[in-house]
Amino acid sequence: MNLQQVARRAKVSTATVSRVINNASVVRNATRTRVLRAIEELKYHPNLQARSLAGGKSNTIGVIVSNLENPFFFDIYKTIAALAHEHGYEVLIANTDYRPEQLAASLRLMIGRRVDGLAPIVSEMEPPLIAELVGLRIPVVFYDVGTPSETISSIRVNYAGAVERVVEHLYGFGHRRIGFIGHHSMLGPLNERMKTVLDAVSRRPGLEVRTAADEDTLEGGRRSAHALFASGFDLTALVCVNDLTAVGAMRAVRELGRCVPTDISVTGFDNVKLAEFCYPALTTVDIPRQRIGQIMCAQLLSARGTPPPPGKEVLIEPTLVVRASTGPAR
Amino acid sequence: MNLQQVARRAKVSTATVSRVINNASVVRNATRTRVLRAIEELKYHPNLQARSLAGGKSNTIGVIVSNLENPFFFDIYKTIAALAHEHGYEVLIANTDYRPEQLAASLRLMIGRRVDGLAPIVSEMEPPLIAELVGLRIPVVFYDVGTPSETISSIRVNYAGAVERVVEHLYGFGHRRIGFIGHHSMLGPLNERMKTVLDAVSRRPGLEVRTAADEDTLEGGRRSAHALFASGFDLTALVCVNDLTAVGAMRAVRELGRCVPTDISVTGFDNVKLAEFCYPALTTVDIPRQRIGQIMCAQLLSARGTPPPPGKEVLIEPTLVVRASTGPAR
DNA sequence: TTGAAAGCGGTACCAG
DNA sequence: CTGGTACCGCTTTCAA
Repeated sequence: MNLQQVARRAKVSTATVSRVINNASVVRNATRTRVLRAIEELKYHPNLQARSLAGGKSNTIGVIVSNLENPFFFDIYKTIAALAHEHGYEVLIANTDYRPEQLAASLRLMIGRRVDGLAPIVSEMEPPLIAELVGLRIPVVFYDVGTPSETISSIRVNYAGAVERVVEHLYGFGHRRIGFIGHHSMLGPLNERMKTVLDAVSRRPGLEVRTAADEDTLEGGRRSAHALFASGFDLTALVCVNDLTAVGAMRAVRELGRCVPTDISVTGFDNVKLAEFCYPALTTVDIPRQRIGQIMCAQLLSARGTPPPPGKEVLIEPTLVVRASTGPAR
Repeated sequence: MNLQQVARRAKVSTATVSRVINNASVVRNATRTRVLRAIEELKYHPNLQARSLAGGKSNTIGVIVSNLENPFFFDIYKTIAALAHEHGYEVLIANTDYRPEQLAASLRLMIGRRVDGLAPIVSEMEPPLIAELVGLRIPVVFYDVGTPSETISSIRVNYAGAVERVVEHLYGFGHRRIGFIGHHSMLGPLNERMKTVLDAVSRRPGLEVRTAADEDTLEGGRRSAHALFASGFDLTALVCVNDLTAVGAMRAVRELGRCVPTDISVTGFDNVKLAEFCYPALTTVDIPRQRIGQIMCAQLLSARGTPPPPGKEVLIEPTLVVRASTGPAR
């Protein structure tokens, strides 16, 4: 089923069929009807690959995330997808599972598919890959890395500030021994986020911290918490890298017959919907995912004809949300 | 950056570059090296659209789900994606949000992209659309609809049996007034799943049921539960269409100052990971999502060269998993 | 082992 | 308004 066959059946040229499909220029009504009928009868579906090859535009943007299963990433993706559709774009989504090779592969795939814009929202973005993307001629918006240029934008979240507030909150409650739960991609010794925690801790007298890391899943949070408890460190609070791991950690606390927050306080990060629905509801840090998605789209989607806006850097300031999972140290 | 430019730089023909890239046929080593260097220097990325246009194969399969945010769908997708990658396929994922128009659009998109196989895992699949897909020349595997043929497969889950077991479990605990929480796509008066519940209920003397439906989200489950309670129906158990809505319903119960399971028993469906991590842990029905994904892949991915297997129908038998969210009626 | 050239299925410009 | 046709970038015979 291709243009040719439709053209033959409707007794017109392929050019005319193309015009009807894209309702570009004017086609006599009778002709249009004939063509439409032919399309219908042949169950013709335009080959989009051929179309974007010929047209030089794919009308597609690419989104790459570390873990689509984590609502944090999913919510951003969802916002982007909705906005993109409104603007007539399709979106290709890829998942890296925090694996650098997988990220490289996804990047290659997206570039190969000639996406018109790219949003790699991953924590495993390394310098060489960033450099690669800078050379591209398409708009790219990074998350927490990269420096803005003509085609490059960057969204940065003030994690340090947020961690500071979380630690302050706990410190104020009298907690002095805190466990930090991360996930595997943070294992690098110089990890940015891990450092912010250590910094916040070192600034407060008498505060001790111990860390653990596992998968970015409910199960990962649970295992990390168990590891921390098993280490013999008598912690009174658990700071988790995100809400998913925090919910996992809370289960571990229950399994040990302890109680949140009377025995152990637990905090999350992101403020995903689940943070309100778990029990007890989670004290966490809100990161405005919808706004992040919107900003990304604004940088990626050039409203038909308009040249894309120049790259810029946007700073996001997260806010602490106090719920029921934190309280005074025992 | 295209084959031409690489060819020129390496002083060979485009045919040779193509050979190197796909390492098809034999290329002299010196030539190969020159080509590879040119590719490197030019940062050349093959245009995949052109490739599949020329090759007549996209090496891509399409997966369409109703709600990717629901781990039930996500887990199936994840399994399919992993298996597909192992076989050298890419997977395109689309989300319909239970909207028939969106399903139609996604289907068009996938067909337009010339996927080599298609798995529409959606509850809003309507007869006309099914008929459309049957005409396609590619393998399609349906979920809970469709009749097998040469290219069509169908996976069916014995919901009726599962619901029967859930109701029996509750009935045995002495529950006589049950609330059923569905989601919007079940609003059709003749809805299949809704009927299975009503059937199971009608078969037991003295058993009453009241239903409510909202979004397929945590929030939707919560709202449904509140609606049920507000109706004045003095229920002692809530049967939810899936785990996500069940967790939402449990929050509603808490908000009313009632307790699960002492005041109200709650059941879910699917047995997603969250069902073990919520509190109290959810009594639910396990649907083997991984197995479903595997079967789908087996029908969709023809191992290089091998013709795809003929379509068939597979029946899945879910099992009841009893946890802490159900107990004797008060 | 390599090159030339004919498609693959569209789009878009130029004539008519 | 409509048709003819030159690409878009790659794969794949067919010859050399």
